[in-house]
Amino acid sequence: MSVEDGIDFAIIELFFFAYRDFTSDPDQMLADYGFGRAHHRVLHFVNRRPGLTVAELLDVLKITKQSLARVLKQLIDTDHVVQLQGPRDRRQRELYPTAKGRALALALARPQSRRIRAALEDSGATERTLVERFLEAMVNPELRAQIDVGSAKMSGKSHGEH
Amino acid sequence: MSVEDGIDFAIIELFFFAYRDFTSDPDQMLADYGFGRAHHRVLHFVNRRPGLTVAELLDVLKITKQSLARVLKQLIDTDHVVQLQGPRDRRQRELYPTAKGRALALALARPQSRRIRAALEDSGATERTLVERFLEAMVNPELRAQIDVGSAKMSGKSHGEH
DNA sequence: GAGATTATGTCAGTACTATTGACGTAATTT
DNA sequence: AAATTACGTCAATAGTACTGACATAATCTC
Repeated sequence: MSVEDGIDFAIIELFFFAYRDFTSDPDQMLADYGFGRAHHRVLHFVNRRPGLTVAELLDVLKITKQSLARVLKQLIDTDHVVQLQGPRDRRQRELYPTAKGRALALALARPQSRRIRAALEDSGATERTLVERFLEAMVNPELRAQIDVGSAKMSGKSHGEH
Repeated sequence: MSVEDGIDFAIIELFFFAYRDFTSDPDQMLADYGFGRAHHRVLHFVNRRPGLTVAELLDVLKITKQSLARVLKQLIDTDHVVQLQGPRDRRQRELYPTAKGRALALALARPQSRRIRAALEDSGATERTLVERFLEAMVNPELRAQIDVGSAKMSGKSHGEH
């Protein structure tokens, strides 16, 4: 059962290898832009949830605002992300990807998506759902609400260029 | 199908959340020792493959020897790992966990294993195998040989105290 | 309206993990 | 004897993260 001392070393190790390789393709591409994995994460979530505020982004990423600052500033300076004053609350900054930002987010996601497709290649919808359910169950329960499982909720925002 | 632009954003995002939370429990415990995630990885593989050489460890972790040096030195200084001169080739250093090292490796793996068990709780052997196969398929093909899938191969080495 | 709170930004210092490049030593191979 | 290998170490740098402190503008509360 690949278990010693009652510990599931097999999946623990597989998870490490799988995640490392999963992030390796975008990591290499990011180097060309002078970006790192942190930029990828920010860009990913801004692209996925256009119009989210800085506070919301911090809550999703679970990092401090000081950590976000550098990365977000670089993404703004390089015209990948724009900030708009919040319509309801003018203290807030809503974050949107630019066309350039969306293109990069897509380019970074492409090899990851390809890898997933290859890993599921002989699998049907059942297997796919099972993997999704497993991954979701690995997330801390109190955070599962943050996850978009189905098609992305575009939050009814404009989604256009800014 | 939770796919936009042909990109599997759902699993990409789930994988990020899942891995982050998966590593969070040992990360917290490691802080008590003044250790980081790098120490966990080294200790894990030394524990899993007792007697592996420094070069083999570098090859598994895919880091440079300079990166390994600090971490390994600390694990040796704190009596979690010992080095033995290679029996065949005296230039080599075989790495073994001490009892203390094995205890820590086990303690760090416990919450991770618990999380996996919980995630698979209503699943049978089929689902487990499927998740294992998915994770393995996510790993770069040329590296799959390094992975111990079944019960750990203890490499025929003593496995005792050193 | 005054004061408290909130959202965001920024400065300073520190820690951890990783890198490249260079050099040294002992052991093995050719 | 010379080249190569396994390992260790020194130095400099980068990327991501942290805590703590302070500033500003906007909103909320009394």
